[in-house]
Amino acid sequence: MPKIVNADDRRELVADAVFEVINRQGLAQASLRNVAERAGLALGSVRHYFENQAELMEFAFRVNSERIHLRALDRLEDLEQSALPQDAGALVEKCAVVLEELLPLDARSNAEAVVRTEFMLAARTDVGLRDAAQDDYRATGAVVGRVVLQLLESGLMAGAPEPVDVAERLIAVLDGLGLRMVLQPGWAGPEQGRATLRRHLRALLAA
Amino acid sequence: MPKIVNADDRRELVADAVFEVINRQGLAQASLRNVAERAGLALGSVRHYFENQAELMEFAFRVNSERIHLRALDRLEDLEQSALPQDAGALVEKCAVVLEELLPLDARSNAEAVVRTEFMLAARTDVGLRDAAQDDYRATGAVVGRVVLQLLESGLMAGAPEPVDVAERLIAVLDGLGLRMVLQPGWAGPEQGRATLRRHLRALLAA
DNA sequence: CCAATAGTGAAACATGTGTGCTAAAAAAGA
DNA sequence: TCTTTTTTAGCACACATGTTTCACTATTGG
Repeated sequence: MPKIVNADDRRELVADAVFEVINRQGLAQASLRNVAERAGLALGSVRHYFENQAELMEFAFRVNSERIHLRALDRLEDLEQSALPQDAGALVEKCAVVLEELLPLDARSNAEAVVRTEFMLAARTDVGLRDAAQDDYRATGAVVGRVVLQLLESGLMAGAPEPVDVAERLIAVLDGLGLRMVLQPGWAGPEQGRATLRRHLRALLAA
Repeated sequence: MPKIVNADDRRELVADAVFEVINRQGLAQASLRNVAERAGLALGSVRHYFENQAELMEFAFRVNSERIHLRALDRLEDLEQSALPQDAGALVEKCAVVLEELLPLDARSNAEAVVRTEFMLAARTDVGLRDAAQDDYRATGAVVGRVVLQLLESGLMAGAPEPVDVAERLIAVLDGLGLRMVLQPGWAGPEQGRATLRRHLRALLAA
């Protein structure tokens, strides 16, 4: 038997090269040759692990989505395990910690957000990416939905707002905040993102 | 003297072709050849009006941004001219009418939003588009800022929130809502967008 | 040691791209 | 009609891309 290289590890390594290229030069420059060069592999090697460019792109898309949402889900379980705080401020903080995982607050999550945005937009016209985009949407919807559920169960929310409406607005804030932090990192920094998220959560409770 | 063709009109015609290509196939497919074909012109003709592909792209970007913001500014002046309503509901409605111009609510504005998003994302790595993106950001910031000013002047806002913070959240909601309506038109329809925008405005006044 | 085979590397092909250059066409003045 | 100048059209070159194909390497089980 020949050299044994864990194929899955190798595929993730190539995916990481895809992420780097996208972050530096954009998705349009994520050609097989550019990716191979950044990964330190030959073009033939990359093609050994991925039949198509399309297969590589969908794989990279899904890996990126999973990394983001798995982190958020980890935090979410912490939130759901612990007792719901009776204090509004503490509740905001606990929810913010979960939702912060969906914002580009450091270099790593910023890179992930860039990749996610590029793929999402590409999926609009690329049928090969459509399913992956759909799954990504569902994943963030699930995270936000469960956070909203916690907010409602806490009994700290004034009035009786429709859960769907609350989630809708919260998703919009997260998406818009993330987009702006990606496109205008100088104008919308991490502190600003954290603060705006918390302000919105606080407003949700007060309303 | 030869055939007189209004050069500016011609350039806008080509820009319109750029928009159509981007909407159907994405910015990556907006090559000079594809654009020329959709415009019903020869490659040489397009190149006669634009030195570079870069020049064409920046021009199209700026035309698109202007169309969006000019409409919003029109509505904004209506708002600023008229007397401020003393009723919260009426104020929300008046502001919503302005901000709606920044959302993809019909086919035309949807196309514009798609083009805007593609260019904004491309500007992240394309230095030739950076200035145009900067100008676009400033323009929407100005519109939103002036709406927030109206909200504050009305005296209907509870508490004394920082104008910048209010604007920040409002921009985030608009960006996020617009992005989602572009990427998932089936899930986030026009009615939903309108409703969510109004809900957010109402929450701003109540807070 | 050896042979089977996953992994690597390189060359070639067809296609699409931006751009430079050149020539035809067309229209408005003389 | 002729001339001038814009506008259009087309060719050609260099380059980048995805994909195919084939040979080569190196490792590991026997």
